Amino acid sequence: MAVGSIISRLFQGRRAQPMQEKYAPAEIERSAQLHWDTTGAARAVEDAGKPKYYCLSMFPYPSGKLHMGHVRNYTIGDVLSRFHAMQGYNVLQPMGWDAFGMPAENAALANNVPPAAWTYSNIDYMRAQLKSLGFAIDWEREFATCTPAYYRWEQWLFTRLYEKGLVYKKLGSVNWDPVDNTVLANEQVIDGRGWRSGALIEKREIPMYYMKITAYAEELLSELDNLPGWPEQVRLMQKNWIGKSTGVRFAFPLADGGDDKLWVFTTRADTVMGVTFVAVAAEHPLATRAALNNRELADFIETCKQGGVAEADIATMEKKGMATGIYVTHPLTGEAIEVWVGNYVLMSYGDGAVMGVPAHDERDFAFALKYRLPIRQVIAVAGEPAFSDETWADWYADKQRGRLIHSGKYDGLGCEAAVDAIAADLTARHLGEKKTQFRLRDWGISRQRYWGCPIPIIHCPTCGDVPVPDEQLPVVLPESVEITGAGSPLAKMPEFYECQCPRCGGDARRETDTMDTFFESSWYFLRYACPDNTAAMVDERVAYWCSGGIDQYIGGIEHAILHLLYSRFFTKLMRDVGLIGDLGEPFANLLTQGMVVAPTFYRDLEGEENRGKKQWINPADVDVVTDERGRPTGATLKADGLPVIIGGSEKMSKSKNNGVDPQALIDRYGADTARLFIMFAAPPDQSLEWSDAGVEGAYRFLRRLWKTTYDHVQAGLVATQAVPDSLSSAQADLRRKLHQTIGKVSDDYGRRKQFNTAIAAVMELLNAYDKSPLDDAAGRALAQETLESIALLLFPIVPHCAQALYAALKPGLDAGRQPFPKVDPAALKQDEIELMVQVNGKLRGAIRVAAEAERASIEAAALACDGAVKFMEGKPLKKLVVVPGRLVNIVV
RNA sequence: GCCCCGGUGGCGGAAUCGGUAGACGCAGCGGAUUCAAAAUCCGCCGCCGAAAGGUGUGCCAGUUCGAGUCUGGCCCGGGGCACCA
Repeated sequence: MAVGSIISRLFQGRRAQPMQEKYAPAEIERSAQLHWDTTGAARAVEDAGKPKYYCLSMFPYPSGKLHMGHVRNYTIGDVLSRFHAMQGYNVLQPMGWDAFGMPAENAALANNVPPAAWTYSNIDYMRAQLKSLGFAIDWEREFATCTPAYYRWEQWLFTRLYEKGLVYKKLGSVNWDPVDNTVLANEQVIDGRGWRSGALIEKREIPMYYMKITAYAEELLSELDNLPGWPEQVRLMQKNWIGKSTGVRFAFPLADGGDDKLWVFTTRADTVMGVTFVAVAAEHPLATRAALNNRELADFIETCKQGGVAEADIATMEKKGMATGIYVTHPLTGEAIEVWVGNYVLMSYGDGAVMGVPAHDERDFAFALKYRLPIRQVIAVAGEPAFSDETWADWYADKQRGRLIHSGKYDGLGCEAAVDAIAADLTARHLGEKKTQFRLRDWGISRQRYWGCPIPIIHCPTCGDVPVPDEQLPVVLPESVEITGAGSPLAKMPEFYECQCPRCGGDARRETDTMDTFFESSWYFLRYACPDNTAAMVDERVAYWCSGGIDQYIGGIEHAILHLLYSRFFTKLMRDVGLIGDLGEPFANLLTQGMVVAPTFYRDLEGEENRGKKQWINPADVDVVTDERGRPTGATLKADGLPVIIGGSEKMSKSKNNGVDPQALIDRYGADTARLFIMFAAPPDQSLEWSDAGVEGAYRFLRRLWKTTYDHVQAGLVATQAVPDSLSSAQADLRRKLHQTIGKVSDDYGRRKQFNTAIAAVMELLNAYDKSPLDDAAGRALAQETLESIALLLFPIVPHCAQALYAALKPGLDAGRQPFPKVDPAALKQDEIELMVQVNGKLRGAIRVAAEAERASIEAAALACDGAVKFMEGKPLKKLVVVPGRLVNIVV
């Protein structure tokens, strides 16, 4: 006898007890989870005989405990996994830990716990929480990215890419805290100051390793068109991020002779004749050269380095500049053009220099007004008011209607023709050419932090940078370490960095920077296919689970650009290194879930030193006061009964003290209620408003469903199928509703991935069931059919409860192993349908007609109905619109 | 600042292809049951109006027989901006 069969008999024996009258979630959930564990229900085994369904949720950072966003994310994944398993797919739903990252170092600073110990204990706690939610996860594939068994393979890949030139070293800007002598993350820079020291932050250039993602820019862009399963908005965001633009890269020769040239890129070469200045970044070689004997300019360049490196800060700061005294020659007119240093020009974009055309670029216009630089109009649009060099008008940048003026031989040309003509002339003078440029920059992966994957490079005074040879991998991160918040801990550990050069054997120094933690999350989804392989990064099982892409990926919208782009990049890199075949895109279907938000409450703190500061109060400690219609009129603190201020809904966070701990919810109501409410409260891609009252409603529904099923079971199970012909008209209505609901729920789970409407449909069905006469034999059979179907329809969302309900209705059977209910087309037949009647687009009545009624008879019935007669007021008929199955619109 | 998304009753939301706006749930109100309460069950529930009816999907225009849905402009809220993950 097969093991599965023995277990199922044991299960049957254990389940033979009578159904409990009351819904008891704790007991039901314990028993169902034990059953799934012992039967290996969630184990995923490669099986060429079944279509595979790889359902992946973004793995969590082990921050301590689960938050509502996790519950939401993993419930969506579990619903899709369980639904597809019932549809006959071979499902893989894995889970792991994105375990490297800054919070572990912050915790070490705050609580004096080593990052490794903190991380592993968080993982243990969160794993237990995930298990208590009953997710059908194959736990045998679990891994944490902070273990050498995982990160050794990214070190290995790094050395391969280094040898291929896909990893290289160059200078990059970081936030430097001059007091703590350390590099800060963007989030650690608050209003231009270090979060701990309060020191003014400055930009500093340090050597870093870069991944050549720009070499894949074209492919990453064009492949977006092959992702019909992605939300349009995410594809658009990625497209804009990659930012392909065609333009002209050209040079201004330096006026003081020599062969030196200043290169710029522009998408508006039609305006080159309007250039009145050129601006370079503070780090540009020309700026450095000019500052050598210009004290004032040197000081200005220093001030440009104040503040952080985040693009949002740079884009919103005041635009400032200073002349360098250096002149370049206009490549077409020969005119002398002054070079300025601008704090808004970034060295990391293109050539670190931009041409200034104040008449036709809004930013240049403001800059020229501020520094009284010449403004030369070279584009005019017929019909627009005269050009003014006092105030900006959007038509100055109009590409479609503009014609060139004051541009010599180019006068009269449109934008496109002018770009072509000017590019051709620049090319003829060997001073430029048409070029495609990307906004996307190479990915800097060096981090001056401890809790990350060590970069496997050895710096040798004679051999230079040498990748760590395979036999010396992994470079293990020491787990016993002191975190001080000042400087990189690894750089203070000679036992880590002192080493021998693998090439010459001489004394050398190991790289002490670690990798960006996006590195781990860029390939973890491939490793789930073969987590036990100790001899290779990936193996042939990737081809089984990942061919055609991962079938469903689910995660927060906040990852729409970086994580998803890096993962797409890695899949192509690993293909080109020969590790995997051509999988195409890694994620065939993407669902981006919205955030979980909750109301906020606060009191203003008293005292001069606390001016403007707020004391945030947890929603659990507040009573909301409402008027007789339920409108909130105020709120009071439970502890003292005095008022607090209502602050509106915001993303659950520690800083606003508005987090709701899912554990309290699970402890009180059970996992199924938590899952049901979180899926019912909002569509998955929209933000979700937390509400305790709504949870109560979800719990009430499960209790009611339980009681309804219990009553039916008490009255005796029915083995026979409902016979359509023997049903009364009211019973036929219920059966139609049942099969409409089956169709609706299947479509919601499968195509629409919208679960709130699926739950609402089942609630409607249960309401209809309660109102239907089901006491005769035909009704009893229909009741059995309906309740069995409801248990299976809800199984993906509330699997513990549905498992128990189904077992009570079909003793010995396992809900999760049943096929998903199918629509019986015979049940959907309807003889008569209702059509709405409008007069001039306004609803005025309704008519009932035969389902197959001819247009002529529908028209006659509509014109004859009371509402139509009344509102037509005898006016002549102008037009008659009949929308089949919907409505009739009478236009008079 | 730039890119993307959203805005519908007291609240969360539904309306899937331009065709009955407010399904389903929460809150509220009225009733039944109960010694009482909890739980449960029944009914009402956008706004104005006695009713007839009018009006209503952030605001202003437009397209259409018909607009929550499409177009243009604006206001407000949220996500991302390359070292939070």
